[in-house]
Amino acid sequence: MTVKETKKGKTSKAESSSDDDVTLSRKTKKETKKPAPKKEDAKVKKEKEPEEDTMIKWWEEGTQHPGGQHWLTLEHNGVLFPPEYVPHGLPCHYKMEDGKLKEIKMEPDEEEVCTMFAVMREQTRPPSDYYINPIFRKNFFMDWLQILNSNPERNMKRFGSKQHPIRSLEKVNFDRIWEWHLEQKEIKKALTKEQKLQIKKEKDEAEQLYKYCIWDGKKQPVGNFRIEPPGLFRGRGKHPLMGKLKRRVKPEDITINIGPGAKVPEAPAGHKWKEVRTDNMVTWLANWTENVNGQGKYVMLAASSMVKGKSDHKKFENARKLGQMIDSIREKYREGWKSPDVGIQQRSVAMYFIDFLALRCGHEKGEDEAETFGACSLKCEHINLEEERDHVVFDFLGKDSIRYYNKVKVESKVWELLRKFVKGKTPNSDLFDRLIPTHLNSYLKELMPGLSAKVFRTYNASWTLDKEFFDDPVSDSISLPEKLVYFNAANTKVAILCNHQKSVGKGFQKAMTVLEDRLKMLKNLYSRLEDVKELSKKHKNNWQAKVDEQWEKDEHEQQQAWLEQYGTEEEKTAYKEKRAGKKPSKPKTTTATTTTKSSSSKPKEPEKKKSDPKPKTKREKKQMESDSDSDIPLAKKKKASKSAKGDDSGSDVPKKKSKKTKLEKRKAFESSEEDEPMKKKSKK
DNA sequence: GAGATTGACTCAGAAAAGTGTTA
DNA sequence: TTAACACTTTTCTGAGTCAATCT
Repeated sequence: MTVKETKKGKTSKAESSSDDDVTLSRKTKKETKKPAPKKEDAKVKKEKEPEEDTMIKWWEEGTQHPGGQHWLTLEHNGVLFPPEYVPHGLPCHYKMEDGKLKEIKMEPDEEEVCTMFAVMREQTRPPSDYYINPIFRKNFFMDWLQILNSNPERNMKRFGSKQHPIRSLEKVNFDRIWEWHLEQKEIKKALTKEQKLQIKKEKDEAEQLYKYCIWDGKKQPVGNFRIEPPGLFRGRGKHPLMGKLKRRVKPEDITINIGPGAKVPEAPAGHKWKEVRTDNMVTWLANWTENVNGQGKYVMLAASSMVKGKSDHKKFENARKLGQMIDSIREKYREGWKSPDVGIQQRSVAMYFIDFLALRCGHEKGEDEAETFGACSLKCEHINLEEERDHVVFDFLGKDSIRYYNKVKVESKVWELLRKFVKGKTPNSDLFDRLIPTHLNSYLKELMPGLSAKVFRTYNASWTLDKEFFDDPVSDSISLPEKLVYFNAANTKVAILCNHQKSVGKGFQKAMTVLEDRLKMLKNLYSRLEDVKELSKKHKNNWQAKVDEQWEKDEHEQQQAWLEQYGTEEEKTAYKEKRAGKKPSKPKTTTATTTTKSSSSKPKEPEKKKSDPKPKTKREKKQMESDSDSDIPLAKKKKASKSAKGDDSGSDVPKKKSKKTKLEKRKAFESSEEDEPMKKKSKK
């Protein structure tokens, strides 16, 4: 089998993102969109401008520069810096030895870093549960503390001691800053449409200068021309450096790469670039070294640019070439299993994994990186041969600390070799102790020029998608949504092969609860309607009265049960009073919708009497109905945090409220979601 | 029935984390 | 063999959009 033939010629955006099936699906969605509405038109128009410039048929041109040079002329306007920090001037509070809360005013440098952390309070769920993550907290605090103690004289003046009074993160209360953050969000949210448009317009205008460059005389879109703003490093998985301060990048950190004779972009007033160079052997326009991992960051062209298109094109051509040779390559690694050389055996089994399971190559990782693995770096503990013969269970963390768990049937010889490789080794030993990625890639180059481990992934992802389309061709007669379903199904196969996963969103659990509740409620309603049906059959003459009576009885029983378990005294009284003068409600199917909306299968709360203080807004009303730390709207959270202010523990870590709130009642009713680890779901 | 509100969904861009080559 | 460098791959995040629902 070969990589899809249609890939010849213009590489579509979808294809150009390698084995990235996500991009592939996005492309389809775009293509299958209905005739664009007004706003879409504007969007299309907006995008058209650069597209015209990039619609050069570079794949038909032989514009390859000699000696691996990427360009001959290059002009650009440099990079866009994030705005300077604007201090809010709010203090934090610190629980002193005597238990009293001391207000700590901060200098802008201290406040900026403090605020980075303080505003993360709501991010207490996977995958962004940084705020409560001990590693994150420790790293943040170490870096913050360094700033707090960076100026002993300043501290002496302010606190009468060279050392800053803040010594422990657990004793710091960030409530004021958190409230300010919520207010800012509300203010932003409350902006009118016009104001929002104006802000966007101004932003676009400021960016215009940096969006394009002139590459060999052609206008090309630049990708990440914005310099990454300072923040706390959000390492994934168990990254040991998560929470560390990512410093503000200054012009003095940046190297500009520009064509000979081109106008060098001016550094911001009062600053200068680290270096200005002309290097056409690389494609980046600017670079700097990020302080947390010490890695280089590059400003490069956008994915839609000519140079990236060419690169993608080359990649898929490579995969296609592999498709033509795959049989002989597979034969070679199978022969390798029989080699007397353990090194060759290991290499051949690793190749089998890379090909058969689409595993990544797996380079060695440093101590300051999250422990993740790939084919070459697998440890003995990552495979389990205890299962039935020829079956292997893989269980390890791959790129981005995404778990790879797979029980597969492998070829007998592979199973035997694996048993041999693990024999006498500790669980933490390298499975392939005689193999390093460089050697593997060198060998692959011998088999086919341009072949490396990752080409297998591109090839197999393409092949899988191709096979899906080939085995079950899409019918012309099906509708557009059906075509989308068809495509997504094929795409899912690729996602599974490549172990592409996405953590569930914040609202997933809540949405599921709502759906489950709705289902429960509908089932309950259905069963009651069945009863009514029976009743009406039984009492043919006075069925209406009987049905009313039965319905009222059911409603009352359910209401009573709910009040008994969760209701307050006021609610019980209100219900009693209401019932005293109430007529039986009729069984109406619309009741279902109303109850559903309140996202509960439980009986409705007693209706508010006319004299009851009515919530003015929907938000207020909702707040009365439910009050969840995780899903409450911001305004409610603000109130929640205000109430938490009285907590003299000093710590700002969200805690369960002492008073039993409706949320807790509801949580008691539903299953708790906080303690349950968030499951990952397949991307599609 | 109109306007407001809400929440789900989509998408693009940001940025982290890989791979592979070279000195 | 290793580290640096350059580039790709992949996930996360926030803004915008739209439809359902509420007032």
